[in-house]
Amino acid sequence: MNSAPAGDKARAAVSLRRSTLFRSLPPPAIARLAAGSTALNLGHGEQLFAGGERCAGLYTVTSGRIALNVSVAAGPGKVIDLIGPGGHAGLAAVVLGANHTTAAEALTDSALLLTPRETLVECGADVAELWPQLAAALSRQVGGLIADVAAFALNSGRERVAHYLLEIATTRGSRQQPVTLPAKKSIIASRLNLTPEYFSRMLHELIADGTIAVNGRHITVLDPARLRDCRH
Amino acid sequence: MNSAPAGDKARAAVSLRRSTLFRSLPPPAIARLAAGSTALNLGHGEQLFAGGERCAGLYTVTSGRIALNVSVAAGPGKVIDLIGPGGHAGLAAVVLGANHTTAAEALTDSALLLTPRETLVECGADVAELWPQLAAALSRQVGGLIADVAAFALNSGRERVAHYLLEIATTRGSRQQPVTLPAKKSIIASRLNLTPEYFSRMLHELIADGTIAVNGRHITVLDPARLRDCRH
DNA sequence: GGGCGGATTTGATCTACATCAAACAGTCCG
DNA sequence: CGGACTGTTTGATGTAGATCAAATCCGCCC
Repeated sequence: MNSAPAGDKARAAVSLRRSTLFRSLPPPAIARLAAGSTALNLGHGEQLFAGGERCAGLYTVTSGRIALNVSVAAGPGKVIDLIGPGGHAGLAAVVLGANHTTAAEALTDSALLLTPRETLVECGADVAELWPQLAAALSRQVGGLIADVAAFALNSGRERVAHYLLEIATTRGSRQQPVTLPAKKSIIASRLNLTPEYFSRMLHELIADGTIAVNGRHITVLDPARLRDCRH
Repeated sequence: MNSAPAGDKARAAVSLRRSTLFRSLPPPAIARLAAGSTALNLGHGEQLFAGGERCAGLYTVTSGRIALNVSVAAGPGKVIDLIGPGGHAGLAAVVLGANHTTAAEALTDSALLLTPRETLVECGADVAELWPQLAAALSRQVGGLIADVAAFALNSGRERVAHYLLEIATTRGSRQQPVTLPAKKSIIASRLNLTPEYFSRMLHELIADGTIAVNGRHITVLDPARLRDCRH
């Protein structure tokens, strides 16, 4: 079925070892998960799964970028999260053995690993650390979602933009170097619960302030302090 | 330390068996968790834990009602969820061994069980079903939060009110009987990301429609169909 | 029952953000 | 090099829902 299965599995193991979920598992467990996983590639704009669709397993992003959306009948939908290398999609659905509640689409050409529920369950029966890791990842997701709910309810659009820029500036880029937005601005806007137009305006207010500089998707944070205590 | 420990533990076991998380665990596992848990009571308005506080363990609500809030510095905060008997608080924090990200306060006199992390971990090492159940509960929480985020972003205030009423009418009350709001209206309003004033207006629009009838906290759904396809 | 304090309602007004529409880049491709 | 897109910006205008303030209701305690 595969011309170089051994090499594929080795590459899969590397991807899994680099992922946030499986990082700390013992190598044999990783090898076992890798053995049960299959690699797949998505082109820019292709859909990984749709909302309501049966969950095939856990997706681990090797490279590229995936957007998780919720789309209500007839409407533009809203971006829940952006997932890069090392991240995962469909965890809650695999754990429950339920259908996906969100849709996922590739924002760039992407490489993923699909680990079926069965493989996870079998491995979880033998490897004591697996379930706690799954639970920890879900707990982190809960924390992130609560932070989002709080931000959407309690902070203004400008605050959300400022906080987001600060976040990507600290996690990605080092000192004062320009950081790159992980997707086009309209996607980021949706992620922050803003229209593209309003997001653009907020960005330009911050430029006028001298707080940031923008060049396409590249953003330089000039005054982190001001960005931090950006109220209303 | 306790005048009737055996009876207390038996009562604790009953509470745990009735909780959504532990429902399906084998009786010995429940007994073990009960043995490691302590009961506590909160009066109306008392705080269970504050945001940022060290997590003492998992709280299981035996009776009463608990509100989970996020409060940003100097502001009214926002209600994330309302937890009734059989529900839990602090799950994500226990799993991560991290501090609470939300605050919890009793809306009525309440009885809870506190199960320390240690007890859960020990029990999880022996009882194969425990970790999967924890993960399942977290996954359900993720699903709920995603639904909330989607609703806040995509639905109007009126839609959120209609959907919420429909939800409590189907889970609680039977046929056409009045259902009771689980907390005072200003709390429900916050849960739905609305001001009390606007929530009141939406309710009265639905009354004017003949869709519902309201008597204090008691609400009768007169026309479920209209409530269901309540757009803008 | 009668008053007291918190909860809800009602009304008037304001504003953050959305919407619509048009101008303006980039970038890809022939 | 010149369209033809797709994505971003800018401007003008609209509105859902917030805010502030006052009236009213309701449960509770004396």
